[in-house]
Amino acid sequence: MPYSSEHKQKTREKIVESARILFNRHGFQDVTIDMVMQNAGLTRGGFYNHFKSKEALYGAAVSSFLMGRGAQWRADAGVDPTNPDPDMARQMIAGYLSPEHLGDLDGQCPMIALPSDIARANPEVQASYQELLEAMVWLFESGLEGQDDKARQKALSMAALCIGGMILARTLPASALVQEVRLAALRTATEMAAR
Amino acid sequence: MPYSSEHKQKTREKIVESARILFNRHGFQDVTIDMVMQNAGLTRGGFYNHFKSKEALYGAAVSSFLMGRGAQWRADAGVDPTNPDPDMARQMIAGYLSPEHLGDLDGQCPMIALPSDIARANPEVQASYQELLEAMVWLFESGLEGQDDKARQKALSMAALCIGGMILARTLPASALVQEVRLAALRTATEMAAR
DNA sequence: TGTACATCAGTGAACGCGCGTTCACTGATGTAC
DNA sequence: TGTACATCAGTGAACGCGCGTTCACTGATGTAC
Repeated sequence: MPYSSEHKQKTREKIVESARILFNRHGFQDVTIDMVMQNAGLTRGGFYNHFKSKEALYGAAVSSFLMGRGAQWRADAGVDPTNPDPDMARQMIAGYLSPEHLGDLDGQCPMIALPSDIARANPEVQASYQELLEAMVWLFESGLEGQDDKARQKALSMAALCIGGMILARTLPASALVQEVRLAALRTATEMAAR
Repeated sequence: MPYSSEHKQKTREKIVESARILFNRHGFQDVTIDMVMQNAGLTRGGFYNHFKSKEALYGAAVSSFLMGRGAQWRADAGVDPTNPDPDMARQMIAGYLSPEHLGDLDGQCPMIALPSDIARANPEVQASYQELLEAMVWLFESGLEGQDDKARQKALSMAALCIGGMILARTLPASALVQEVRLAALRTATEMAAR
């Protein structure tokens, strides 16, 4: 068989990476197959050697974030389950709600960039989204000691606060309110991680 | 001039109402002019007697929610500014994070239904979004007594928590986690309103 | 009051562009001998 | 080792559908006389 066995795999990864960035910036629908392939240094027709349809790309793109930063979250959460480390959660919050993350249209978390796109996508895409959320919640929960029910409620609320705050900041028109929302969420979430 | 002067206005409102519901359910892009007009009991061609383009509908649809429930929030927030009423905020939170609101695909708040759509829309649409958010924040802030900076941070965080929690619940695939997230946000937000 | 007229909201056929998808072809690369 | 061959990843032109938008027309209704 011509082309080494990993050659196709590599190309596929280039396509997914290209798609992830473009989707983050423009949403699923405004990105054309042509844009994805061109951005990956390929041409339109080859796309269907790798994917059955455009929709099949959505899940792959969300998963690709999951394999990167999402995997890191899970790793951090599992560091030492018997010894909760609130600092881990605090660092993660600081990064997630940082001005850098807010400005990083290409690399941002898809839960911020694509909420309604994913809500309307097929269940496989939503399953990737759920895994990503769970990774975040695990990290938060692992940083909180004790009384299970309360800790779980708190961890889920912290996730909603971080993601919600960033979505608001991203959606508002440019004005002082953008940073005000981001900062309020950052402070409140940090307080919740400490207590 | 034929047709009473309010006749056109009424028709326009029918179109906007039809659009608001369809947008909430399907997002901006998946809704066609034909769907909007048919749902309003009209035919395709007439649309351009009322709007310059499809995009011009987006802002009108978001504003129409603002005129309804958003106006109610603002009215509630202004009831008696010298006498903060945490109960008002608590009721609003209970309604916003209720299972009914979560299931109300047609009537739900556009901040939940359309976050990424609005983030990619033109600044007028985003301005309507900002007004809506401010109405909610005012209501929360008016229910909290005192120390301005902290109250403001708390009100903004409560809004991020409510909206974020509902977006997560809406985006997750069907599973127990949906209600778990909603309930966690509901409890935490209620606690924040009380203290 | 009744009739002719003017206006313009609403109709529905048609246009044309964009984009997802298909397809016949090319050419790079691994394998057989 | 070198050459012919087979495979299949990648190319780019073409197809066709859907949808935003346009346009010539219709007909309901207010106004003028």
